[in-house]
Amino acid sequence: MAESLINNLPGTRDLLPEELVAWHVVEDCARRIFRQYGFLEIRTPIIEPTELFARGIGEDTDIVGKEMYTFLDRGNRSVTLRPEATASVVRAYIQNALYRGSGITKLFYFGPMFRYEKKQKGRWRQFYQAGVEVFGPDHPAIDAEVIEMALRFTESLGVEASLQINSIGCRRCRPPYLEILRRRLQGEISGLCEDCRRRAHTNSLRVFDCKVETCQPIILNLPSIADNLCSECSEHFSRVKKHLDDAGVAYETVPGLVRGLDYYVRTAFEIVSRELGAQNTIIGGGRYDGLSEVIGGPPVKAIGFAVGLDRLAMILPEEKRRSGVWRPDLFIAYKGEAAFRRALLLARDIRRRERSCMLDFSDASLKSQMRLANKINAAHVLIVGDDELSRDTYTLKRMHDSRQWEVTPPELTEYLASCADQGEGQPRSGPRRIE
RNA sequence: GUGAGCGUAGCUCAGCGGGUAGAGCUCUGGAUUGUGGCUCCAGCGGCCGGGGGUUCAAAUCCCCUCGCUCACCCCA
Repeated sequence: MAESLINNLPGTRDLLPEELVAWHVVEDCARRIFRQYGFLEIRTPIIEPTELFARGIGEDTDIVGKEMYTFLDRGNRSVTLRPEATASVVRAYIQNALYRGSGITKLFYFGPMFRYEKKQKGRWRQFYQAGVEVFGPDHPAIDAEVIEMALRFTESLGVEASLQINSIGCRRCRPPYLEILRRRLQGEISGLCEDCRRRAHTNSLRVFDCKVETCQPIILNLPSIADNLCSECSEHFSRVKKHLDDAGVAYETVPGLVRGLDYYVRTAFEIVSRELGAQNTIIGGGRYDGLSEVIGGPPVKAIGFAVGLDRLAMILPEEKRRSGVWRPDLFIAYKGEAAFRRALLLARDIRRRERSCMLDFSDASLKSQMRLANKINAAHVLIVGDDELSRDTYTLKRMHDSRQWEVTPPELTEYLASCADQGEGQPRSGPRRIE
């Protein structure tokens, strides 16, 4: 079906109503928890000058080197679809002088990001992230708070995930460490696999990620960055861990955890799931104290993380997903022209009373209207026909137990008011899996 | 960018030692003149991804192409 205009671009996709149920559960949960910690929403453009990302994320990163959607606009400016949001949020923070005021600014965002990569499980060219950024403090406790919040988020979604943390030092202590590491790898080069030999030069820290058996003994003996931090970074890292311990947060210290963006310093962390494929990172984040200055702003301490919404929606447990399924309170089935007109008036009235209702417009038989009501999982069906019209009543049927009875208009109003919030999270009475 | 696998009905797939397409689900209607889910019956629905070649004959064999998927790299 490689035809014409009826095809989306590779790596993009339509999110259909059924799939979006899981997304809404995830998004609602994120907003709820972010607010508990005092985060406020910010929305920035999804398109920015290329230079913002190139400088902010780092010219040598994969993202900037080969994954950006970059093009010239009609004004001959080089612009880029954002590959991530942190650089934009920092830009907005500086541009709008949000640093004036209290010493701490907490922001969160939601939105699409774009990276020109080959599609894979859990990876798209247009994908969605939520994220948070804290500007101001660099106290270890705020690092721990942010990490703890991320974990609480995945936990309350019922998603199984584990936390990995590391400190990758600062501009002062990282370069000397990398030098030491490179030299050691050079000495062991003959024992390394082909990939690792390449990594030894290009991205030494990645050697830690190698899964090749023969590399393991060498990797285990490599100096870790955590043991080569400057005293300030070392102190910071151990205090972050102490705060995590105090909070009862379980974590694994992973020496090879480095993150792919240049701006990270000190605390780096990831939350990973076993339920995904090769792309198993659900949340990634860390501290980025120098980013503001890199893009021309004042010195700003900052830490944050990004959540992969696509991946979370993908592994959301079924019971959580089910809790977000919507159903109309009422379906109005009618027979005859007079009843149809009555149904329209009634629908208007019901909606004004904050109840949801639907009806059929195809002049279908009562039977097929009932089928439709069942298919859309309506909680009740209201039947309006000649009998009812002549008596000025309706027949109200409760779908889950098939009980039905006659009601007067005021009784209907009262009944609907009494079953408040029945619209969501109720067990389905309709077509169910039978197991 | 590299490698592997796969493209047949709206969906999931069978058919692939050539002989002018099949199942399940979905959908529509009926069995039940005004009543859903279950069951039964019937029906709708396919240039078998596209192009070329071999052959009397190709969904089936060969070549090219496009698309999808997974993996490497890297990341959410």
